[in-house]
Amino acid sequence: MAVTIRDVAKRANVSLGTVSRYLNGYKLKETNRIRVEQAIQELGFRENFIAKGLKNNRSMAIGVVLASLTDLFATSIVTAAERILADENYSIIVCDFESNQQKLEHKLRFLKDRSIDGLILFPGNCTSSDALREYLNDKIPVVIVNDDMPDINTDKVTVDNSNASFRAIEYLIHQNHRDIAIINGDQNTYTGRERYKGYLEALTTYQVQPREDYITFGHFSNSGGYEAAKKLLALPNPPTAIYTTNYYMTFGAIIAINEAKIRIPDDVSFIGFDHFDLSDVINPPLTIVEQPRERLGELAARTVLRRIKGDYEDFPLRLSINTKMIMKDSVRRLQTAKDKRQ
Amino acid sequence: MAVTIRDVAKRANVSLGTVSRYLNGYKLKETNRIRVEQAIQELGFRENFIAKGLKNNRSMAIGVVLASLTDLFATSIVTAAERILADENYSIIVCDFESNQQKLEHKLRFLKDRSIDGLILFPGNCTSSDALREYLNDKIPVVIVNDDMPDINTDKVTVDNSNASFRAIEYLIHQNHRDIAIINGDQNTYTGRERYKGYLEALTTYQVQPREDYITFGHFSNSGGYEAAKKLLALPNPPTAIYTTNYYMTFGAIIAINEAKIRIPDDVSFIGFDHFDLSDVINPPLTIVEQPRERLGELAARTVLRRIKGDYEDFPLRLSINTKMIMKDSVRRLQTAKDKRQ
DNA sequence: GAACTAATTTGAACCAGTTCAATTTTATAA
DNA sequence: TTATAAAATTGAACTGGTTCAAATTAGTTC
Repeated sequence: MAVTIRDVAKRANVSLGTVSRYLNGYKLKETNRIRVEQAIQELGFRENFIAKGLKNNRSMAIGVVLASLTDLFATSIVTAAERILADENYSIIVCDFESNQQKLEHKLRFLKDRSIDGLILFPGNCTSSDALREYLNDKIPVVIVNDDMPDINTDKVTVDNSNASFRAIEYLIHQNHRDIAIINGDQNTYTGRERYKGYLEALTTYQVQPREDYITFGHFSNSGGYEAAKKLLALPNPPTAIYTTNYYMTFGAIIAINEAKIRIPDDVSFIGFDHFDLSDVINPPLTIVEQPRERLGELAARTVLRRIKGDYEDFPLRLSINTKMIMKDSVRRLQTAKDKRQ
Repeated sequence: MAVTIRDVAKRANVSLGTVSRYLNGYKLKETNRIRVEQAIQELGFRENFIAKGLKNNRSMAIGVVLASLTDLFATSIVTAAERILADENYSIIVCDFESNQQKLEHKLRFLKDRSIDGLILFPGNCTSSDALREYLNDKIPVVIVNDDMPDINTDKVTVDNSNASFRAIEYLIHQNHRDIAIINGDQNTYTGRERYKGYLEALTTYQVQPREDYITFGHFSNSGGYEAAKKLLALPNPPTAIYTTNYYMTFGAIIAINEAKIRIPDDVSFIGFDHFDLSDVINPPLTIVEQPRERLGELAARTVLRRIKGDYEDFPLRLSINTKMIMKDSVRRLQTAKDKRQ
């Protein structure tokens, strides 16, 4: 059996209470401190998180629940969150619910049974959950990432999805584009709806009539973007600009555009979503909406940690971090009649 | 405080030992069974995994350690593994070590302190680890995925990396290609080396002289593939076929090829690696080497579970699952002089 | 219904920590 | 040196399960 705090106490000739106090950062008499440290060293003592958790009713684990472990956006947020959490000695227990409401419930209960101290949730296309309400009842901190869940009253961190679209489209309009197509993702997700909303708002604001054939929908996936782009490019009056609303769709669309031998930005201007390595490396580098994934992950982690510590100031937090437009070379400024006259 | 088995025992008018036996699947007298079940129901009892773990010295958690949470290959394996593990009531604690040896050691200790019952490790470019040896000493099951780690004697599951390359190149040769380029990944990874090895072996077997300018190296990333492909296409004598050794590289290369307005398979034949949605959707659908990611994940999970249960038959397992070539339309059969004569 | 066996049940002790009232030690003042 | 206050230490009791020797109950046979 492993070395316990009792063994350390015996070796150091102090009581187990003293060792416990040492481990929890209380001050000991100098001589005792040294003896305890030495005993720990000599015996190779490591504290047992499970025993600790039993009495403290804490597991030092945070649940992370996401629709898919293969979603780059979510996993890069989780990566950032994990850095912060591990620093504070919290582990993350990850569950994938495969975009399935029932599985979500199951996983939430699964994690609750494991006494997780907090939860970071990416609900994706799930908008409600009974199990989640149990968390709130039991005062287990929950942070929801990039989603709304209107009837769940807890901390939420997102990006300014609709505003991001608005600014992207506004920018295209300022470059004199009017035939602006959007490749939308799933409208049963919060981000899908918001990004679409911003598009419509921008058009309305600048009195551009939305055209149905320029508004496409698909999965938030490579193939979703590819198919949508193909459809747009095949239109009798193809758009002068295409805006994609997700990373995967962006690259699906780029492939379709390249295949069609259509040049960016000469034949079509393009604004993509999310900043990953390929965005810069392809030719021309894409103008994109960059999501602050790292900050989002950090914020989510810091928020759960604060709640765990009992700091409920500013609860419920509703923070939307600004995206940033990165201007590269995929948008062409169109000439207007007026431009030409000059 | 939560409901404990003592509360259940009191309510059901049996001893706590009886409740415990019920929970662990032992047979009770019918009347007692019913009363216990009723009490559990009425009180809403849920067992406490932490308390359970303390006595059993088990955490019901499996550690998953990978270089990056944003690597699609690893995360899709983890997804499959999680399905199996969660079914058996095991949770997975995920740690990302950012391809950093020191962090790897740290994370392995971090997980060990949390008494994980088993470990699934994707070592990536790390070839050795002291902390890992501690696992073996302490008889904590470790399964290594898609890597070698020659001095770590434990279960290993991989795909037939070198053979996969061999067959891909062999196929190209049978289609009369001789100018076959390879886009290699990091040679400090096992997969990187093996896939390169298979390429060389195939050329040697068929007495094709390897050409240095057709052998490129890069990161296992979109940009790695993109840059390498650009270089290849810019050669004075570009290859007639390109073989990429990883999913990200495949799509980086495809983008470069499309940008260069080079047609697949007319101008260049192409074999990619790994089967994801885009492989089929682009035009033409790519001939690729498909890795059995799902089976790999399941096998890894099943193997840890077996070891945890004490089944050490066939230890250490060294299993290499076969990849499969999926023939689509990205490879053209070249005409030989002989073909033409006929 | 006594004697015996088999099947169940009981509950104290245990897992490795934390906690806190009681005790001991140390420091300070008179 | 002693009295007193402050600081540090002690260890039994506790967390919520499991385990197993001992006790009880049920079932069988004569």
